[in-house]
Amino acid sequence: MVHGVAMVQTIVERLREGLDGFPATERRVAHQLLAEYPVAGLQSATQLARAVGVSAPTVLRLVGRLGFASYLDFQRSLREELSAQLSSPLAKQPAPVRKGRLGKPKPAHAEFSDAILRNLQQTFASVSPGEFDGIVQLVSDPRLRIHLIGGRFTDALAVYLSVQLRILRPGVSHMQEQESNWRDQLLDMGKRDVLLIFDIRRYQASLQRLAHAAAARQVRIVLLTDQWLSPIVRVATHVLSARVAVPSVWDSSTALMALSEWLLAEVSRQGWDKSRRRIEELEVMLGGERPP
Amino acid sequence: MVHGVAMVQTIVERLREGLDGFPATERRVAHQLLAEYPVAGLQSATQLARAVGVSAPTVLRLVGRLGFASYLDFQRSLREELSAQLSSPLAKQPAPVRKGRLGKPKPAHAEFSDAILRNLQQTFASVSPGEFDGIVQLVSDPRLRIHLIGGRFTDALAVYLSVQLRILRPGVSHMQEQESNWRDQLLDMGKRDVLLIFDIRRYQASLQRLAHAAAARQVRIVLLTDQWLSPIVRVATHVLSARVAVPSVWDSSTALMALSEWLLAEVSRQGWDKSRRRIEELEVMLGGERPP
DNA sequence: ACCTAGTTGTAATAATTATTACAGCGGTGT
DNA sequence: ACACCGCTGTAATAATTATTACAACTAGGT
Repeated sequence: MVHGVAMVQTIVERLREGLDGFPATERRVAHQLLAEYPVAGLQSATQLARAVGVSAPTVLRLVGRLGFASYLDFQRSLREELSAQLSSPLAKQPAPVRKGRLGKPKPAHAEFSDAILRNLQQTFASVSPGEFDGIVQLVSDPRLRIHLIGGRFTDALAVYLSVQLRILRPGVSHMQEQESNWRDQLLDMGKRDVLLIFDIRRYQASLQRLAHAAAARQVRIVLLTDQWLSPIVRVATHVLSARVAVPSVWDSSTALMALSEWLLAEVSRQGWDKSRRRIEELEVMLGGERPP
Repeated sequence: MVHGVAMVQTIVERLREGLDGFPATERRVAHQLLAEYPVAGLQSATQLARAVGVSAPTVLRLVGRLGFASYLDFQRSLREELSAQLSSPLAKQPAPVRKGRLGKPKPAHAEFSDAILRNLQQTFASVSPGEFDGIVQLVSDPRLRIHLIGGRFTDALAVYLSVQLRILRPGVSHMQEQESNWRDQLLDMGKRDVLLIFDIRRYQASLQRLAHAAAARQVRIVLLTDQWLSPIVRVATHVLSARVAVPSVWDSSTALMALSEWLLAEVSRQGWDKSRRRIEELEVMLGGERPP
């Protein structure tokens, strides 16, 4: 869901469609609107009228005919369309050329963001559709229980994913990082359980122990790791790898998060009717806090 | 445009460049202008002011500072830029209507990753170096205490950031999401505290309450939000906004995570010698698990 | 502690704009 | 030829908006 606006028809469409039916003068306005779209409609009605050589009321009558309650209504719709259109293609922002400004610590800017972008690109490019689909199926299956856990840093991702997954489906739990804590949870696990593990360098031995123990119990293991692959691959049934290298003290988990969100998007698409009902119930329960 | 208007500098450039020099309130307006560019500037000054929570004259003072003779002048320039930008690269049609649902679930692939990539690109492009630097300074200052918190989903980010920040410097704490829990923490907070909040749609009222309470105690507030800006901007001393829209049930926090990691990278660069010693000590303490 | 410069909101004013009512105009059909 | 209907501009009104002046407040500097 991008914008909540239920737009039955775009303004251009309405203009094109009605063109022949419009009276002559109003048609001149419509033409200008189309020719100089959308800028022409963003100025005041008076200015627009003057530009085309008609009276202001003519402009207003046209927008009324298009189905708008007022000129301001019309402009608001125009802006919304524009904003939707601009956010889709990345044409915008003529790439702020960054030049040396008396030796500031500036170069880091491009350096870091470039690395992140490259990572994401390569990560997405390297995902095998089949592998990904398999994971989506697994995670979408309501008969299975999903357990999530991550390493020192990546456990935040496990939390992030579990919080949202829990809304989409039942049987989702986040495992405690403490080794002593998951011992008992492990006892109850079997064929109908899925363990989703985040593990990037430096790979944690405790996670590996967990993975092995789970594998021994027939638990299916989904591994999200870095490009060098955690040793857990050996017992994993599904693996997704992400690029993590950036100019920083630590590796970046951004690409992993992107994969997680993609997974969420697909899972929710998969069982949409079921998820939807769950979401609605939750909304009601929570009393849905709304922005002012 | 046919007008002989010599445009020495694009409006985005002027906004970016000046950002650091602007007074706090005007900077909020500038932020909105950049985040929702160019649509934000196409509404009336009064509406824009209301949207950001400042007075109309503040908006006008900003455009005056940017070198425009009047608000209408400013809008005219905006429209001209927009028209130039729209006419050159793509005469693209309104919206790529996606049909054919019987086929494979493949189109989603490019769709999702493209959106994520675009978001990151735009997010990084829209960060003002000065603003970012200010946050780095704040978070690097060892005399201050840093408290982090996030919303329903984004709290995982707060955790992620805090876990790593805690390694770099002392005085880092993650606040509990429960409102009752942070009440007492708030009592001890004052001028020497920094509250870093993640808040994206749908903005949580509880976070807003926290922010206001903290602001009343002179706590400096760093806000990481989406392009539509959480209402917390009004009490925030520093703001970073990220693009979050993706074709999914929920918004994406990936760009926010990228910003967080960038922040971490810079903070560690900043006080490298201090951080380094801390890291080494920790490594020893933990007995550093190593890959095989 | 005082002064100064700079920032911000409030309130009043001025300008612009949208909107409405009305009257003229031209074509069409009877 | 007449009446009717839809189109159009003019002029008046209402609403909104930009703009200005002013006063309260803040922070920095001496």
